[in-house]
Amino acid sequence: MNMSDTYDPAVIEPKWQQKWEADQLYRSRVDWSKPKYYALTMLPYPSGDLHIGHWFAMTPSDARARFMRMRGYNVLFPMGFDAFGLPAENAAIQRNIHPKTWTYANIERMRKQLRSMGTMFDWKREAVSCDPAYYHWTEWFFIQLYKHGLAYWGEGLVNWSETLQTVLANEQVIDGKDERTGQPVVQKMMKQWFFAITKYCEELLNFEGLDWPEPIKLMQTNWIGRSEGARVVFTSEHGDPIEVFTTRPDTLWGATFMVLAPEHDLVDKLTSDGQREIVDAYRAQTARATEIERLADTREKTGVFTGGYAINPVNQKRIPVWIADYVLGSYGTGAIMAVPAHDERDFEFARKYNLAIVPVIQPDADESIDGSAMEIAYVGPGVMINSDQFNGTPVTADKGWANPSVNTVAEWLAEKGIGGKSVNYRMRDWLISRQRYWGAPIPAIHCVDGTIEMTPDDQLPVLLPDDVEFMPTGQSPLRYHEAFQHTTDSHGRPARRETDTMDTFMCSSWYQYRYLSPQYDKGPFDPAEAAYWLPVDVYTGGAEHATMHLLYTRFFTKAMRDLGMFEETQAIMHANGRDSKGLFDEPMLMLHNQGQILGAERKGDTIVARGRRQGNVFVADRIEVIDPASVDAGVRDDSVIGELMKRTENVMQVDAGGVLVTVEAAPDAYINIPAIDGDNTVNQLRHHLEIQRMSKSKGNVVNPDELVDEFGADTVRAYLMFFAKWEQGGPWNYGGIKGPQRLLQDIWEIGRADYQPGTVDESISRALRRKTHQTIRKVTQDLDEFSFNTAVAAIMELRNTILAAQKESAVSREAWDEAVDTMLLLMAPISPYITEELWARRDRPYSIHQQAWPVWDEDIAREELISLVIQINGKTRDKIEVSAGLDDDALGRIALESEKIQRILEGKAPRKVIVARGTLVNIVA
RNA sequence: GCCGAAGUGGCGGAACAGGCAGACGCGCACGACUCAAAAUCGUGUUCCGAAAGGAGUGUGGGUUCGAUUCCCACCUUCGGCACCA
Repeated sequence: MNMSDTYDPAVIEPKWQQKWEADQLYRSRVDWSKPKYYALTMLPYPSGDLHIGHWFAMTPSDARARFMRMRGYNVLFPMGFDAFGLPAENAAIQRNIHPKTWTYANIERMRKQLRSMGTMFDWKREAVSCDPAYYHWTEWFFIQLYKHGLAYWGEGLVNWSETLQTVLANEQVIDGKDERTGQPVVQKMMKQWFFAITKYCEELLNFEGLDWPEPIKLMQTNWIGRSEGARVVFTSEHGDPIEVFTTRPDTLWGATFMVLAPEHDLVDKLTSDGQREIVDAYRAQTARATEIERLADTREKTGVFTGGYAINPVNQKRIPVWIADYVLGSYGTGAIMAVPAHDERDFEFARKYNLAIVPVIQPDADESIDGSAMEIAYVGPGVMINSDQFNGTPVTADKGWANPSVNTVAEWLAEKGIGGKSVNYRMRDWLISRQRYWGAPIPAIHCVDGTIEMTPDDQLPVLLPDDVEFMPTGQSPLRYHEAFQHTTDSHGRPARRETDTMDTFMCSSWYQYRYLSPQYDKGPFDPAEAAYWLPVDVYTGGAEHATMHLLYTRFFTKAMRDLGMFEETQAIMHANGRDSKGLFDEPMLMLHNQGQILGAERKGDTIVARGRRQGNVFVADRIEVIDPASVDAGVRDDSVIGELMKRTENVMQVDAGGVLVTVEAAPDAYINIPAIDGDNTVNQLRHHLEIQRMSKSKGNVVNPDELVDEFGADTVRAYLMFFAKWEQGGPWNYGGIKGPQRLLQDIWEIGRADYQPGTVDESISRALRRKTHQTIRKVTQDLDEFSFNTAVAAIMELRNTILAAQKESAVSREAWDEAVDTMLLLMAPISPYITEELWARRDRPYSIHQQAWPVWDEDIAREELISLVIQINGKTRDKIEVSAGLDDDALGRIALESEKIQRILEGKAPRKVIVARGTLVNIVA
């Protein structure tokens, strides 16, 4: 053996990283002679540092991509940055760094960290969404969508801060207040840009051909929220039509009042003079309603009578019209018919305001219900009553038109010309306007006459100006950047450029296409690349993007298809003999979600605080950290003892034996933490951490760089794949890393061992070969289905077998070499550096990552002996080694001959003997 | 409240076309090596029991020769939605 022979990842990892880079080992090039595989993992936001969660998401995805490559696919596995967004702007305001500087510095740092991971990313295909070369096409897409009626300028509700005079993102609003200033936030209507994603509702509900997790499909289905029902046109006393949507047209005869959303257009006209004052007051109050009020659990329904009436078109009854904020202006028509007898919300409202309740469905024909005596609305099945010619029509529990009563009435409404079948969706159009600087500019121009024009293609991209100044108010600097706003329209008239920028979900809706050709300047992507690589074969990422990103990107692809953006791509596919049918309906064919790594639970320090009680707080002038075992927690007159649960500056919550006590450290308090030398401060006291998401503010982020320094990337990768089920994730714990660390250590020793066979025993050689081939089968199947933890476990088993064989020296050289080479090949996707190093040391051809994946031989993998399990009444009583492949009769005979079994049976004849799977006999006694 | 996922040793987790529960690993215990420690190696490790044996996959019931796996009811945790007419 040569050179330094201890396993030193700090030496071999950079060495191979450089060699692979120099050899362009991971360049993916179009090659029509090979099958392609586009593996994609969600791109990160460049927040500054990669945390362990990124590693958990990316390294198993990388292992799977490497595995596919060894199986003969031409694999594309790109990486980039979702680089626009709010944190960059916050950094600008708080630390006076330009968002661009901040973002690119972070990207630079993260690139280095990503490289240390040992991933097969093709860096020539890196895309950064805040590069003008990228957002040029984001803008171009916007114009295309606009031209085809899929983007429009309309009214939308925003979070508006009166104090800051700016719009806030949902995540900046906590409990109805601005997270930074604590000032209240109101809902306000503003002109905004939207994408008409709702035009695709129906198609987005169809998941045919998608290998996606069921829960994700279900979440999207619920999010879209399709409901079948009917439109019905009521008429106001003035003769104005008031259209409503209802899922229960069969309850029309029970509509005893109507409710409009406070912002409904007809409210003014309907309101009588006598009611005007309270209606106006109610509308003003609703407009002021903050998130806090809208989300309060105890919300009781409120509303006021307009003084106006409407006519129910099915029975000409005159019914009062109310307004109430439980009716949403943004869903359906913003107006409902209220059927208190059969709708819980209407029932609650009717009881509160003493409105009539008329039942029109009863559970069965004989059992009548009395409206005035009802205690809850009846929403179950039954038959229609009080409904003229429809009396007796059965009502089932089915939803929508599948319910005969709903279907019959809806069809009748259409015949009568007062309504008809209708479908409504919960999902709204996608609001993409952001009143922010750090985003892709919306390339619209507002003309003096109020019309809107798009920036001509040859003037794209509309560049974000660099010379901007950030006001502490949070208002977008584009709003007061004269040079940016000032432009001319197509008639040469002065015009104003749109200052809103696009939602960053827009950038990530099409990044999978930009990766194909990030430098391409004739379009968003190069059709020659797209024809080969599209669509994405597997997409991996967090399930938290189930309803936003994953719906948006599906919409985007469908819109691109309908706008003809794939036509050239399709032509090239055909020229290369590839059938393009259905390839542009969905962006990603297969989806796999990994779970989240959560912060580990941590005990807080146990402290003794001495001082005195002042009102509700305990003021301490002396705080010491002590051993929890040494004292009893509790509260005394002059001291509080317990675990530190929470701390904000010098105010602490202490769990004093089940009672939470607020302890405030006096300004000059003496702090003593024995574990930390020198003078101590309150800031050094450790508080309790729950198991929860990692975040910088909670102080529970695990930095992978330190782990890599200590163990090497290979071990960290193997551990991340081994430590939890990938789909599930879990609380981070670093103790178990010893297992994979020993595995790599053993692989190192085995890989460079100079094996000398002693007396070769054929059956022992065969046993090793059997294990080798069984492991190939197991690891292949596991990696195929993303079961990384069991794949690593199988390799550990093979390692155990090899170590045992090495000790005995009884296996042939051929069997040894096959086992060792196989182990390295199987391990290569998981730990790429160490396997490459050992492969080279064993004089195998470079590179291990370009070798063919091993194939198992069923004959070699087959067991020669099996352990026959013998049960009596389902209870295992004996196990016997028998040769494999015996028929059921023989197995049954062997089982009955067993001494143990005979003893238990005591000569009694078994009632029945069942042989299962050739490995188990159950005797029914 | 509604929808979804999941409950298995001290811990992470294996095994589900119904067929040996606890693979693999961590930890722990004992032993070897060492002046000692770390590392390493060996043995053991679901619980009760000295053993024979018994109990055991969140709880209670059911189907079955046989249930962690299927069915019913309930409890707990996590995720999503939450006046959607």
